[in-house]
Amino acid sequence: MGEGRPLRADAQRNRARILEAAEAVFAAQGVSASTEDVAREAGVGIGTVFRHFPAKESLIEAVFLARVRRLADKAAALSQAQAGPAFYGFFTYAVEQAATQSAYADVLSEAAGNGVPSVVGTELAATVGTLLTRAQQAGAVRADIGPEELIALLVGASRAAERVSADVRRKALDIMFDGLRPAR
Amino acid sequence: MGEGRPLRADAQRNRARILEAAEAVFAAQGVSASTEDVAREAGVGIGTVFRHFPAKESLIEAVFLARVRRLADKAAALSQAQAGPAFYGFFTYAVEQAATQSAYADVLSEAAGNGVPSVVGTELAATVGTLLTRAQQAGAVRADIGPEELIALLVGASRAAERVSADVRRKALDIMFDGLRPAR
DNA sequence: TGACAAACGGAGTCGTCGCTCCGTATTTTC
DNA sequence: GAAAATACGGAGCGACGACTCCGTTTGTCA
Repeated sequence: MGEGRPLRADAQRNRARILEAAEAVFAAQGVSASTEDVAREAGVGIGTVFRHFPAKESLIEAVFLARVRRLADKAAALSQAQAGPAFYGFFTYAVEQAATQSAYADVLSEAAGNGVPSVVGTELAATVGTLLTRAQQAGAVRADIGPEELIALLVGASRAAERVSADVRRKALDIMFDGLRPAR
Repeated sequence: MGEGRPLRADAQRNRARILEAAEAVFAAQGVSASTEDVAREAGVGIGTVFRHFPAKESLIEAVFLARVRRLADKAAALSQAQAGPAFYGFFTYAVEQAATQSAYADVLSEAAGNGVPSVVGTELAATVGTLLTRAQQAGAVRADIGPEELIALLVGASRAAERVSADVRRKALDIMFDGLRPAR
C-alpha cells in the first residue's frame, strides 16, 4: 500500500480534472453516464480515464469518496457550534446537497449499506455519531436512537428530496425534525 | 383508444405470465434486468414479450401500474377502519413492501414525480389524500401538511428501508410517525 | 375438420459501453 | 538537449441488451 513514485505533473492535473468532470457528469446524468462522456467533459481521452481509474467502478468510488469526505468535513466544522443547531444544520445541509445533485443520495446509501469503500462509510458514521451524541446530551435530540437509525433517515430524506420542490422538502424535513426531538 | 378485439386465450395467459415474471425479476434484480430474463422466467420467447409490451419501458410501466394499484387498493380497504390506525397502517405497509422488493421504491418515486403514467400517480395521490384528510380530522395527524409532503416522506422512507434491518426500519418509522402527529 | 387469423419463438441486427493496445507526445533526468 | 521514463489519445474489440422479422404453431369459427 505504498505511495509509489509521485505522478508526473500532467498526470496529476488530468486526474483532478477527471474527478471533477465525473462529479459533474454523474450529478447530471446519474452514475450510468458513459465513461466517454466523462472523458469529453474532462478534455482527455478515454484511455487516460482508464489509466487513472482501471475500472468504471473505481471512478465511481473515487467520486463518492470525495463527496463523503466533504460531508464529513462539514460535520467536523459544525461540531464547533452549539450541539443542537450543529446537528440539524448538518442534516439540512446533507439533504440539500442531495436535492441538487441527483447521484448524491447514492453516495449515502452506498456508504451506509454494504457498498463501496467501507473506510468512507465508517468515517462518516463516526462523525455523524459524534454530532448525534452531543445533540442528545444537549437535549436537542431524543435519546433512544443511534447512528444507524439516523443514517437511515438521512438516506431516506436525501432520496425523497431528489424530485421535489424546495417547499415540500423543507416541510418534510420539519416533520422529521419534530420526530427527532425528545418527546415532551 | 378502443379495446379492439378480445385477445386470444393463449395471448391472455401469456400476458399475465409475463407481468408476473417481470414483477418477480424486477424485484430481485432491479428494473435493469434484461428482457430475456423476464421471458425465460415467464416461459415464453422474447418476441412474445415484445409483442405484448412494444418497448421495455412499457413493461416497466405496466408492472409499476399493477403495484400502485395494489397500494391504492390497500388504502381503500383500510379506509373502512379508524382514521388514525388506517393512516399509520398504510404507511407502514407501503414501506414494508419497499423493503422486500428492491424495485418497489422506484414505483413510488416515479409515480410521485414526473415519471411514468400520471394516471397512476394521480390515483395514488387521491387515495392517500383521503386517508390523510380523514386522519387529520380525527386529530391523528398534524394539520399543516398536504399529500405532497406525505408522498415525499413515503418515498423517502421506502428508499431508506431498502438496505436496512427490520429493527432500524421500525425505529426510523417511529420517528417519522412522531413527527407526523400533531404537536402537543 | 378445414381454413384463416392470431400469436409464438428465437436467431439475427444494430447500437452502446466498458476496456485494451500501442504509436505518439510530454516530462523528467543527467 | 538527448535519452529514458511516463503519460496520452482514440481506434478497435468483445459482450450485452433492446428490438425486429418471419417461418411455424395454435386457437377460433363455420
